[in-house]
Amino acid sequence: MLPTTGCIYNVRMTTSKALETLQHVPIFADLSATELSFLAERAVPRDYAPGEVIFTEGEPCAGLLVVETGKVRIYKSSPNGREQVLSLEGPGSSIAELPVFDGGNYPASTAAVDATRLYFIRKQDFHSLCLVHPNVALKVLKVVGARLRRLVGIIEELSFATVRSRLIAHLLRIAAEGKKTPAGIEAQLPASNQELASQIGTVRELVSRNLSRLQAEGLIQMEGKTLLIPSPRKLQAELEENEAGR
Amino acid sequence: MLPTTGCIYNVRMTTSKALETLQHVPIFADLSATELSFLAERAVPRDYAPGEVIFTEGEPCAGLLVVETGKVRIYKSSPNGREQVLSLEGPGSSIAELPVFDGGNYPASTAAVDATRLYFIRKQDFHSLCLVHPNVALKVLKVVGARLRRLVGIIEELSFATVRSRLIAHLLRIAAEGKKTPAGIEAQLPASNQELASQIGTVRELVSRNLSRLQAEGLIQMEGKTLLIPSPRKLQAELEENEAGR
DNA sequence: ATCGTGGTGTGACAAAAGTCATTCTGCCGA
DNA sequence: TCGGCAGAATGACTTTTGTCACACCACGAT
Repeated sequence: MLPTTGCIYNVRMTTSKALETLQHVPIFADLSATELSFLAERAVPRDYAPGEVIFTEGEPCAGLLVVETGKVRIYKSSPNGREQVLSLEGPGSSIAELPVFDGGNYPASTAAVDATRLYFIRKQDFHSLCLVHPNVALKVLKVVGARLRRLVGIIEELSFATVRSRLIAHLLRIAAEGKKTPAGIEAQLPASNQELASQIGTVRELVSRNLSRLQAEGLIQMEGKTLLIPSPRKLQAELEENEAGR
Repeated sequence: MLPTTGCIYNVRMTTSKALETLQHVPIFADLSATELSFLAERAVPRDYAPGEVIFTEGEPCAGLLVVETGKVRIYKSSPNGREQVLSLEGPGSSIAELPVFDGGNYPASTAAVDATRLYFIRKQDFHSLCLVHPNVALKVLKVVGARLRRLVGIIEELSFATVRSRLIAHLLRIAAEGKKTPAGIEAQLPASNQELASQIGTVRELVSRNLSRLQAEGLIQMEGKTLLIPSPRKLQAELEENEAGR
């Protein structure tokens, strides 16, 4: 049985950590300390194991989620078992602002990639916050805007670019977050080719083949899941060669 | 030379028509008459010929657009000349709310389909409106939400469905706006197969072939640009058969 | 050491998408 | 009525994508 004092202590801890996290969420950027604590007190932490599904496309939406630690992927899945990742969200990201606002169901599913801790904020708490603090709505609009741009980007790639191009483009995006070494840019690939495939909207085998080919062409090097791009410029050039083209 | 009185008369006419149009725009739904006239007085009408480009992807965004008459298409185009339509907007739709808000450039291009009249509202006028009237931001959020859902839908189709499925799905969507006749549902196809192709993200030829095939299978009938679907249920069934599948 | 398991690499194939060239058709203007 | 022309249809072909089957690790548990 839990000692009462311990329990209270836990709640306080949770709240202060929540505060810490919420502070760094873009949509809460310019809330006062008081307002933040209002939220933090109401934020319910939830933990997920790697791979665990957080919510599924089509479910009604109960509230806003904020990532504290870990990483989640938002994706669509086809009846045939294929998946298309729409976005990956790390610590400090808010999720599902949209259905919270328009009242509709989740347009896609979300699952934890790593072990993940989220905060859950009930729809109504968030709503009341927005009414008092109209700036929040504006921030949400910015975040949603960025999301919309990303989606348009995905559509563009899917409808104009080959798997090869999409893969290259994706590697370059990954590389943008890697670190420079004398030998080139070094970055980490996703845990499996399957995952990489669903991020660019294709199947495992094509990723495998195309990676081999890029390696054979000397455009990339791989050691396990570590990617080395000796010359990002060459890779980039490879992209423009096909002029995103189909 | 224009007589002064005529000029004033014109301005008044424009304003009152603008008022009429703005009233029916979702994001302005619950503005007071005063607020609407504030906007209407500042709304600049602009006319476009069929096919004329209204703005191009990547341009900085100057303001919000509202469709009064006609129809516009929002689309991405590839260097190879292919196009992917993201959405079609008719009278009463607002366009480019997003870049107005997040300050970024237009994520896609827009062109008039028919002869079109738009109202242009300067960014700053719209901004000041939003500050006074926070509800507008919430409405915008809903509109943007719907848009985001549509984009997710496009991504889903592009990455999971064949051209045939996409075409069928699109025909059914068109049919939803057609009218019932004893012989089935009757609706109007876009002006050219090329256009239809870019709406579902493929090329002219595939549209042509697939339409022929659907006709041969007795699932649709065509007379010029008029589409007749004898049994929407059969067509729908055809869709589910492949389970949106690849 | 051996087995199982999950992810990988690959060859052989099948299906779908896209390209090219050519022909057909309906329609407008001379 | 005759060209001429744009869009549409169509056959032949290529490329890309996806599927299936199977062999091959690497690694942890037994």
